[in-house]
Amino acid sequence: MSWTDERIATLKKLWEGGSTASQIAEELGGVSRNAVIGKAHRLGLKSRPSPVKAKDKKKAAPAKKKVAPAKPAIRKPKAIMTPKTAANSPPRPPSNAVEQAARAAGANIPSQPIPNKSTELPKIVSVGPGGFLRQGPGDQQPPIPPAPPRRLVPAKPSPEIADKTSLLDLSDKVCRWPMGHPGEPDFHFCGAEVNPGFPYCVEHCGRAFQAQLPRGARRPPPPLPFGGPRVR
DNA sequence: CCCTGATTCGC
DNA sequence: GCGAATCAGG
Repeated sequence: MSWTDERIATLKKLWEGGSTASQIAEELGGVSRNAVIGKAHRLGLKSRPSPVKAKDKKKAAPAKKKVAPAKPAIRKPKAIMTPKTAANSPPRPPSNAVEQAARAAGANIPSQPIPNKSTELPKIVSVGPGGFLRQGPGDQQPPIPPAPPRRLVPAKPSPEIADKTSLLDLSDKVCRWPMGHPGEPDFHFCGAEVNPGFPYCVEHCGRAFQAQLPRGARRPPPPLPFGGPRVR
């Protein structure tokens, strides 16, 4: 995966928007958290509230010692998404989903309140739909946010799953073959009538259960479930 | 343990 | 330039 202008732009936006490197990596896809951080630093944008950075009293002599890794060959593939894990743990729990959405919409929300000498200025109480900022009842005077250009495109909860088979629609009678990528708005299941005795319909049974052919007589492997590796 | 970002350094 | 390995704090 290479760093196209688009991906770099996304990286910048999310990084400056306060998303964590992990979230950015997940959003971009095909890159690791380390890759995101490395790229961010190379781009010059760095320094965000870091756990390991808050040591600054006078001096710090971080004697870095690095020995050549004798065996750089071992690279852990890192866990891949299975239907089960995907279904049970959505990529991004909605702990601060609203704020996330607001950031995605281009709202400028400082990660930390800007220190103010005298009394507090408008306190942001919450983030409304579209990314506008709600304020307290007493201090909604200055129209702080100058209405940033926004487009709520990726609004995750989409009305996409209208007549699609969702996780909750699964039963012993419908095909459980996953369609699309877990976690994405249009992710659903095949839903066709199952091949009796199997969890999939006839067509997907043909994909799931391949007869073992003699060596040399094998056909190229069929597309994987989930539409194959994620490409963005 | 998990998470985070920072840094190093082989490729 | 890239990113895995590693470090180090929360």
